[in-house]
Amino acid sequence: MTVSLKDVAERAGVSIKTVSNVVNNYRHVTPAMRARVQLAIDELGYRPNLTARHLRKGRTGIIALAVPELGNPYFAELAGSVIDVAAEHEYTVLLDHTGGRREQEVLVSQGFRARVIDGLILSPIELETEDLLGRDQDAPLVLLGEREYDLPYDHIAIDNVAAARMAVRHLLGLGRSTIAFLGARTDRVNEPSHLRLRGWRAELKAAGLPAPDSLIAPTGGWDHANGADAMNQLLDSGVTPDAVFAYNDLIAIGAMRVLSERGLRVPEDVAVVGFDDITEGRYGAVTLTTISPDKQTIARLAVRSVVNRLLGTGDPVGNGSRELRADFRLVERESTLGRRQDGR
Amino acid sequence: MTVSLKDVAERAGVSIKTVSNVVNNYRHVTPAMRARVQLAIDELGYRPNLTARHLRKGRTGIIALAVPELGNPYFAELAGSVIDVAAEHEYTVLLDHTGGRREQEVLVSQGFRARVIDGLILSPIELETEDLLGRDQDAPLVLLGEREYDLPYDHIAIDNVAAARMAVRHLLGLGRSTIAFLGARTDRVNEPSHLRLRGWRAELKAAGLPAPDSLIAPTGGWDHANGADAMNQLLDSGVTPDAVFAYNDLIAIGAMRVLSERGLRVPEDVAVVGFDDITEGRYGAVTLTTISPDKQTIARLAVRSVVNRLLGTGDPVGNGSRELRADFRLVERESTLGRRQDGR
DNA sequence: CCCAATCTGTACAACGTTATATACGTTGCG
DNA sequence: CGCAACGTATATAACGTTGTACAGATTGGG
Repeated sequence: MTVSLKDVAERAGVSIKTVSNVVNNYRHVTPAMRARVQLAIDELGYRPNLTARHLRKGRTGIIALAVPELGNPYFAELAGSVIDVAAEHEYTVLLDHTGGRREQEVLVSQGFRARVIDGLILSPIELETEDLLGRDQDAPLVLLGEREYDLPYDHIAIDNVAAARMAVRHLLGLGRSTIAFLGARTDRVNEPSHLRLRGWRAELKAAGLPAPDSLIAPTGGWDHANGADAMNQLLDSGVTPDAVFAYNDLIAIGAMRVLSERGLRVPEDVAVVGFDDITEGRYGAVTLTTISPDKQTIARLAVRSVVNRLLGTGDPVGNGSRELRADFRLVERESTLGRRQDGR
Repeated sequence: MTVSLKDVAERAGVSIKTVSNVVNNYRHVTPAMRARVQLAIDELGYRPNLTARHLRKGRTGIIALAVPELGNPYFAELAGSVIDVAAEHEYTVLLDHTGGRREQEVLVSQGFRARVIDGLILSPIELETEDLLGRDQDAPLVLLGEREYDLPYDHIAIDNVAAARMAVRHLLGLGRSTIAFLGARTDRVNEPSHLRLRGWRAELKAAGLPAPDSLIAPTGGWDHANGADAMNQLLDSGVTPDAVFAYNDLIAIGAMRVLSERGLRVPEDVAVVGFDDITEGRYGAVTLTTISPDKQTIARLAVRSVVNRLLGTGDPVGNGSRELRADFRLVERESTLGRRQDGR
């Protein structure tokens, strides 16, 4: 059924290696020979067996991308970009999701979920430094996202503190002074590196405003429902902020829904800023002001980092870690500016 | 660096095959021998080379899932389910997206984008029957979604006509009579099998109502922006429906945004029904009534179909195609019922 | 106590590919 | 013209694993 180099070689009356040379565009093949072999290849419909090739070459041409949750459009959109960029480098992407659970993240980092990969791009949530210390995989690893590790792996992210500060500054500039933070993590013992929260604190402090814990609403997760819950809890606690900065867009949108249900207008009563710039935020009844990370660049840097380490190029240090920064910008929409009068 | 069966065998002082037997839980191995080999395995940290195993066994343990666009939450959520179900069967999922472009879909179906796979689950948009006739791949293929093909491949979908009829019936039951359809395809020469449009026509006819083309708004794609464009065009053409049935939720949400911009209230002036039941629809200012396909079942049926064909079981016919149906239901929310008074 | 049946472990070949070493022409140059 | 240098194709050996065939050890039944 499946046709191999051997079959093509027999048909063309040449050796196996010659066919291999033609397939791989090896330099020293006469045009006549190339044509003859190519004919046999076409006639038989030969297609190389990548498994065998990869066994021989020691590479599979597959890199894995592990994100917390595909249901979050930010990660789905990012995954799409990674797939496209990887394709440019002739790599295929194997996509996995961890649910943001530490156990799954460890399994993925150790290569247990997908063991046929050349490299790995991981966006961790709960993973700890110690989980990676014992990593014995030779496949290069690149880390994505907000968490900080002191480890010899490349890390790609935007400047989360600066981005958060920009978001809060925007709200301050609109005259808001009671700015809540939605989406702190509470399920961890040791305070995680929570850069966006840090940025919120720093900017409030710089403005001479208090940043009391009563303005911080923790969430158990990072989707609409968590944002709605957090908003309800905050309002139920008696606090009525005049602005909300959310950990991500889903939380922000969930919060906006609750605000609407409870008769509060956005942005007149409460202005809202999110984080991620997912498409969804551009089409609500009130479009969402948000921090827009450059996903294209993140995807590009991540894939390049893995590919370069695989090729052994572009990395003079050889083993050191690098902090690679992608750009971001603040996209101002109706949830802080209000709807324009022309309605369009 | 990487440790193979040979290394373990040398360390344990046994043959390679014996180590292989231990790794594979072969029956006839004495406990003593098993322990001895296992010790060597643990000491060296041996992990099987899956590439070699797959070459030998002729399978890779990877199935591909190709969807039009990961940015569409419906496909992202579906992909998440497929990954989980595949993991239960010890398969890993390689995710690809086609952009809904015929060319890409053909490449994927021929296995050119990812050539290391045992099977393929494809959700086509533009793919034609003839594109699959010449398929010479031995990897089993399963088709997902609305399109209909007369080909020896399993096809998994909900009953799109019945679902569309249920959606339209719901609107009729609310007293609406001018029901537009948003999201017809226009970019194809021969009228595609457009089951949801067919259901819309059928239900209107059954109610004795006209279904003029003026109520059908074509779109170039299937996301928010296309929905917004279509809604604008429809309204600009002078038609003001009292209800809209959209091809999917993204189109519906894009349309709702435009309705709001143009001062039309949902559902008082225009009721809206979508299709897919993506999470986004549950958290807008007006939550979206929609057809909810059973994604879990779709994922389960798709993976099972591929796996069964790979195992050569559960398929008495051997080569025949089957139509596998998943359930759906209508989820009634504010875009048709209005917001409840209590606000929660 | 012997022979057959079973259990346990091994040697070897194969999966399809590419790398290495080599053979055989052909050319170029002094 | 002779020899080096090069261009072209081939044979052989791997990559790491599992299946097949078999040899030696152990067991059981008569």
